[in-house]
Amino acid sequence: MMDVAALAGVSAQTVSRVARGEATVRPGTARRVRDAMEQLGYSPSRAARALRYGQFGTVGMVAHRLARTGESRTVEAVVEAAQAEGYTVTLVDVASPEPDDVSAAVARLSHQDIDGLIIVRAETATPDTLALPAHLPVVVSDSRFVGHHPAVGADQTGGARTAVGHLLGLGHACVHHLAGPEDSTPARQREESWRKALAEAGATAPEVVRGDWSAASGYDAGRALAADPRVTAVFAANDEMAAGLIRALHEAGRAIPGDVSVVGFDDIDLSAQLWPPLTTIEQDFAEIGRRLVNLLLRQVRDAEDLADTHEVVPVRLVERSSTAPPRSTP
Amino acid sequence: MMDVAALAGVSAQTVSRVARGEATVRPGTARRVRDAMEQLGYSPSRAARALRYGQFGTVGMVAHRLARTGESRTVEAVVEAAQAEGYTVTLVDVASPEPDDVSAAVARLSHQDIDGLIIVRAETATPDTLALPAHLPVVVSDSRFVGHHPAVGADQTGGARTAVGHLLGLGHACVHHLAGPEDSTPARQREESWRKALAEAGATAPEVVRGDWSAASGYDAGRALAADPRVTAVFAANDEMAAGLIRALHEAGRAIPGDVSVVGFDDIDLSAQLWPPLTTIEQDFAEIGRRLVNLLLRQVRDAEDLADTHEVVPVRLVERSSTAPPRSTP
DNA sequence: CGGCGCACTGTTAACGCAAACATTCCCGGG
DNA sequence: CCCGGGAATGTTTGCGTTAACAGTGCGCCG
Repeated sequence: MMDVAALAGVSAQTVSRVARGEATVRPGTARRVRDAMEQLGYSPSRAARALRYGQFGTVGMVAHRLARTGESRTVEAVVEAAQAEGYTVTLVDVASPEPDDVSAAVARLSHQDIDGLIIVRAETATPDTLALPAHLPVVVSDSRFVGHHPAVGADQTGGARTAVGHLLGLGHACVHHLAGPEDSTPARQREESWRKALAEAGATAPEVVRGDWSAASGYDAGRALAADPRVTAVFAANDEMAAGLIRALHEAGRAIPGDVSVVGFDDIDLSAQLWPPLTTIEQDFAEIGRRLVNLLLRQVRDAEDLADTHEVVPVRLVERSSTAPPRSTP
Repeated sequence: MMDVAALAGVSAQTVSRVARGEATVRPGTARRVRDAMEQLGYSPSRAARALRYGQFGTVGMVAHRLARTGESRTVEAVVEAAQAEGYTVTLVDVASPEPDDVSAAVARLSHQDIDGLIIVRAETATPDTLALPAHLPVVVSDSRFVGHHPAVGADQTGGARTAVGHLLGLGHACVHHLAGPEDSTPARQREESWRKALAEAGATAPEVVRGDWSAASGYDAGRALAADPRVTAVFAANDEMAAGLIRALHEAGRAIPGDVSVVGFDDIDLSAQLWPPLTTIEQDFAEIGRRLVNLLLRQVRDAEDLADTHEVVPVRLVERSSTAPPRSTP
C-alpha cells in the first residue's frame, strides 16, 4: 500500500480511499492511484481489513459426506446464495458423524475467520457436546441442533406422509420402508412419519430394513425386500437407496411397478432416468440454501435474535412410473 | 487477549505463548492462563495472526456446478486433503462457464485471504482472460489452464481409449459417442481420444451426439441413438448421460447389452445400481484431490516452482453388465 | 557470600488497513 | 482584498497478534 502511495505520489490513506471507492477523491488522483495499483499488482489485504473491521465476509459450513447428493446440492445452493450477498463460504467436512469429529470440525471452523456458521446434518452431536463460541451466529439444517438454533429444513414429515399416502391411495394395503441410518435426523423423521401415516391408515408397520443412504446399501437391504412376496410397495428414504432397491427387484424378477411400487426421496438428477423413472419426493435444496444464508446473515448483520425460528420448506410429490396400483389379488 | 492476561495476572505476551503452546511457560502460569481463556471464551483472532504471519491457512477453490458428481467428489477430496494438512477450503462456484464469470470468481477469491488457488474446470476461460495476482500459487484440474499451471487430472485420453477398446474387443464394428459439452476440456479430450481410437482400429467415427453432462441431456440425446438400428455400442462421456441413454434404450425396446452395449465414465455411486449395472471407467477423485492439495501446498510452503508439472492419475475399466458382444449378424 | 547464568516473564514494535481528526488549498461572497 | 467554508488530502492511532529484545529473580558454583 505504501509503495502504491509512493508511486502515485499520494498518501496511504488516499490509496485506501480509492480501493474502497470512496467518492471524495479527485478523478485525476484516483486514476493515478489505480494505475499504480495495477502496475504493482496490489490488492488490499483482507486480513488487515478483517482485523480493522471485525468482520470477515466469510461464513463457515460444516457438512458430513460432502459428495452425497443432498449435501452437495445444499452446499451449492449455500455457496451461491452467500456469493450473491458478497460472502464466501469456508467448508469443513466431518470425517465421521461421531460427536468428537463434529466438535473438532466446529472448533476448527469457529476459530477461523468466519462471521457465522452453517451446520448441516451434524448427525450424532448434540448441542451440549459442542463448545460453540459465544456470540457466533449459527444456523442449522437437518441436525439435532434444530430447536437450539434457528433452523431451515425440508418438510421431512410431510414428505414421508405424502409418499406413504400416495402408495396407500393406489390401493396398497401395506407400505414397507427402506430406512436411512439411525444416527441421521432426517432418516429418523422420515421413518417416524412413515410409521405414523401407516398407523393412521390402520395398517401395522412392518419391520424396517435399513441402509446408510448409499445406493449400494439400498441394494443390499433391497434384496430382503425383493425376496419377500408380500412386499408390494416400498418407501425408500432416499433416491439412491431406491435405485439399489430397484436393481434388487429387477434381479429378483419382480416387475416395477407391476409387482412392487417404489417411492424415493430427494428427486436427484438421476431419478427421472432410472428404469423405470422413479416416483419421488422432491426437496428444494436451492431454497433451503438460500434461507440458511438469509437467516444467518440477518443475525450477522442486524444482530437479530432468531433462536426460535424454524422454517420448513415444503416438498412435492413427483409422480413418474415406479408406482401403480397393486396387482389385484385373486 | 488483554482481558485474559489481566485475569490471569500475566502479560499479553504470555497469553500468546500459552495459546501457541510454547514450552517456556511455567506449568502453573500456563494453567492460570488457560483457565482465564476458558472463562472468557477467548480464542486467538486468525485475522490478526494472518496479518502477522502473512499466511492464512486457507486455500481457495473455483469450481463450476458444484453439485455435479465429478465436482462434488473432487471438492470432498480436496477438503479432506486440505484439512489433513491443517488448511481450510474456501469455495466459489462459477455461475456460468463464461470467461467473465470465471474471472469474477477468481478475482473474488484471489482477493480473499487465501494462500493458494485450485481451479477445477474453468471451462471456457483461458489464462489470458484471467488477471491472476502475481505470485499466487495456482494448481488446476481439467481446465484450459493445463500447461500454464501445475496440473492434476485423470487420464481422460487413456480412459476413452480403454472404453472404446473394450467395446471393439467385444466385436463391435463401430462405437458411437455420447459426448459432453463442447466448452468442457475433459469432454473434448474424451471425444478426441474416442475418435483416435476408432481411427486406429480402422473404423470411421460416426457423428457424435452431444449432451451437457446431465442425465436428462443423456436421455434426450440418447433417443436419437436408440432409434438408429445400426448403433450397437455407445461410449458415453459420463455416467449420468449413460443413465439417460439407458432409459432411452429401454423405452425404445432395445435390450442392453443384447442389442446395444453402453460404457460410461466416472463410476459414480449409482452406476453399479443402474439396470443393467453400468460398465464404466472409474476415476479416482480422491487421489486427484489429494494431489491437487499436495502440489499446491508444495508451492505455498516451499515456494517450489512446479509450473511444468502435469500429473496424470490413471483410470480403470470397471466391467459390469452393460456390455457384451454384438448379436451375431446373420 | 558474591556473582553468573538460566528460566521465566514483560516491553516494544510492526504487520496493513481505515476511522477520526488535522491540514491544505481554492473558491466565492462581503 | 480578506475571510469563511467546503473539498481534497494527509497524519495519527489502534485493530490483535507475535518476534525480538529487555528485564527479573533464583539457584548454584567458586
